[in-house]
Amino acid sequence: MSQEDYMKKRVTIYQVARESGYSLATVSRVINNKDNVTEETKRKVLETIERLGYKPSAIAQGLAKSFTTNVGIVIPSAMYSYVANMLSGMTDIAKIYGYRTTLFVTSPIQEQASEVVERVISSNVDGVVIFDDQLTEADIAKLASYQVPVAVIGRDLTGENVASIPLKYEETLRETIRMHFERGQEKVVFLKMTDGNGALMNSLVDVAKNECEKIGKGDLFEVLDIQDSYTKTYQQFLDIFKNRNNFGFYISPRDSIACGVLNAARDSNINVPEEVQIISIIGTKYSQIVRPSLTIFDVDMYEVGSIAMRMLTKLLSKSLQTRVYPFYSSIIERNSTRKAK
Amino acid sequence: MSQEDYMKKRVTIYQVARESGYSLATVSRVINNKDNVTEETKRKVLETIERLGYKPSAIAQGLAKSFTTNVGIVIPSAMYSYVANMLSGMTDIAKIYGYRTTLFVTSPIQEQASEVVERVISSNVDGVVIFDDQLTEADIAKLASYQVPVAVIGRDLTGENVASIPLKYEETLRETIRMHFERGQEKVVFLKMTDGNGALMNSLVDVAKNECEKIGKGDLFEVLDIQDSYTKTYQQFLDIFKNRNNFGFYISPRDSIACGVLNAARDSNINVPEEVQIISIIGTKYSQIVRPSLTIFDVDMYEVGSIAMRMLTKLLSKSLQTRVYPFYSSIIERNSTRKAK
DNA sequence: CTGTTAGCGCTTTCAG
DNA sequence: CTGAAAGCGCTAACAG
Repeated sequence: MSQEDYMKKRVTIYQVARESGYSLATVSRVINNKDNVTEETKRKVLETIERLGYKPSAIAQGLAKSFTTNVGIVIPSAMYSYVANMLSGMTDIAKIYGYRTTLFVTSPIQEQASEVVERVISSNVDGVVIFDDQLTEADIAKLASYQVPVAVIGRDLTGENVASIPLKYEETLRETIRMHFERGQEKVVFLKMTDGNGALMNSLVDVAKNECEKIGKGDLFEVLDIQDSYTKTYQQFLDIFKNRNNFGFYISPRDSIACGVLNAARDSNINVPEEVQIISIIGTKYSQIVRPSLTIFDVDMYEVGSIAMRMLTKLLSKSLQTRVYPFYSSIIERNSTRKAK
Repeated sequence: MSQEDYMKKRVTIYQVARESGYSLATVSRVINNKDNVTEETKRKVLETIERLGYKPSAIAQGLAKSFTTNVGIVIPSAMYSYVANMLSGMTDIAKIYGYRTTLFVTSPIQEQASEVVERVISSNVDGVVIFDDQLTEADIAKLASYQVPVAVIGRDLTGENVASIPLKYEETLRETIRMHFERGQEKVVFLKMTDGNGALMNSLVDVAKNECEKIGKGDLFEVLDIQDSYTKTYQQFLDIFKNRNNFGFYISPRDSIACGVLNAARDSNINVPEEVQIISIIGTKYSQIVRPSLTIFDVDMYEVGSIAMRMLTKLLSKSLQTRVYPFYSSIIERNSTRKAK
């Protein structure tokens, strides 16, 4: 860059206009790549833009155009690795479509979580993709009512300005339970996080319970409260396994948690999968790395994130066809569960 | 919310002014909590704001005030778990200070990575924290020259508008190597990622090499190219360990990579740490979960992220005292390395 | 093809 | 304590 590098104030379109000898409008046209400008003019303007080191102010553009090429992303504050994967998917796609991404992080406390809606609304994003179980449907409706198009992950929702990507674990979960009882009779224990892990997991607890009852194994179903931490779960299970009992089929919401169980079993000399079996609903790299490797319900979170963002961009350009795009999980059988005979 | 929920256009300050019977200026004052407003007036204005569901436009505010309460965060596209931790640290602090966060993700390709600078400049963020080895010092200087305050992680830099958080692994690395050769004579192998993992790791390779040479073990130092992937590293090492040779002391840039080596060793029936030792420079939860647990250089990335963001906010409020805040790594000895006698 | 002129929604002197 | 009016930097008719 030129000597303007040490300028004290950012150069505006006015100065470019003055220096280049053209009008505001013309400069604006070349900035926006309108075609009604002579090559010659364009060249000259571009040259002085370069010379002055001018960069358009997105904020002024936003105000004038009434859109910002800015999309919001709402995620929970705890950045689990699957959230990170999803985030990658979203940002990658956003970048491709030329959107900046504003990250809104919700608080773990329900009441405070809803505040994010206010922040999103006044942030002037063109749209938002939401992955956050804490938010209520009313929150989402509110966004939509403020003309903020929304893509929601993990729910089945529709409406003007709303697209959704439901995550379907139910069927896989039911099948898993059925298959378990075909092979064995150990109790099924659903690990449930005490701090509101939100709607999705809670509904899954019910699904599991109902399925057990349906096949007459209601008495073999348990819910166990755990903390949202690998270390704490590990300690807890060290204790649980101390007397080499409490064997069963454990269902964990996340693989990092499942790793706690797995390692506790191992360190208590308990054989996985012969004595204890574990499956995790959400699986990330942890599930591959840990030994024995972990059976998981497979949903590619990167993919989910990128689809969500893509749907949002379509929503923004009014070209979205299907407004609901469910992801069905499949099961990836690894070594923490017993194989079928 | 009221019946305005289904309004088709966002309400502006004008309407609030009209409806409340006050002027723009007064409404603006109450929005901004200026004290020169009667309680009475304030109450009334607030009431109509509530009634109309008015939310100020951050973008218009930004234009008028010439700052946006928006900070940028620049991170590499591959969201490793330590990046995710850092990101959490940054967003948590940003939120506390009332900043929105715009996420800029750099491309893995060097030339394209620098483009992020342009995007940041025209995005009108008030400042930016950068964690990206791809960016050059010139890139950072450019940001600073455009009056964008910068906090850089992982480098030792200063300047007007610049703060930095160098990550000091050198000394720990030297010490590790020294201690290794006091206990054994196996070769030291530095795992180096082929795709530019950037300046930091490259400089660490040199540090390791120099240290080995310094203590007369230059011939026992090797660099091994690896790919940036757990699975690929695992495969590669399965091959390397096939004949139960190539024992040594491996230094990995990241724990997910180290897990590849660890699992390959284990699955090749090689004893860790007796036959092969592994240490990782960056450590996350993987290092705790994997068995044997992994010795790492400890730097709390969440902490790094939050300090960086805090420094940026201080920079923005012109109240930053110390502009360089180095983080020194310490070693967390676990079971992938042999203990001292 | 280019220039003039209103805004976009809000803040901020400056008067009163 | 409150209001009028001039911008913030840029875009978008509307003329020419």
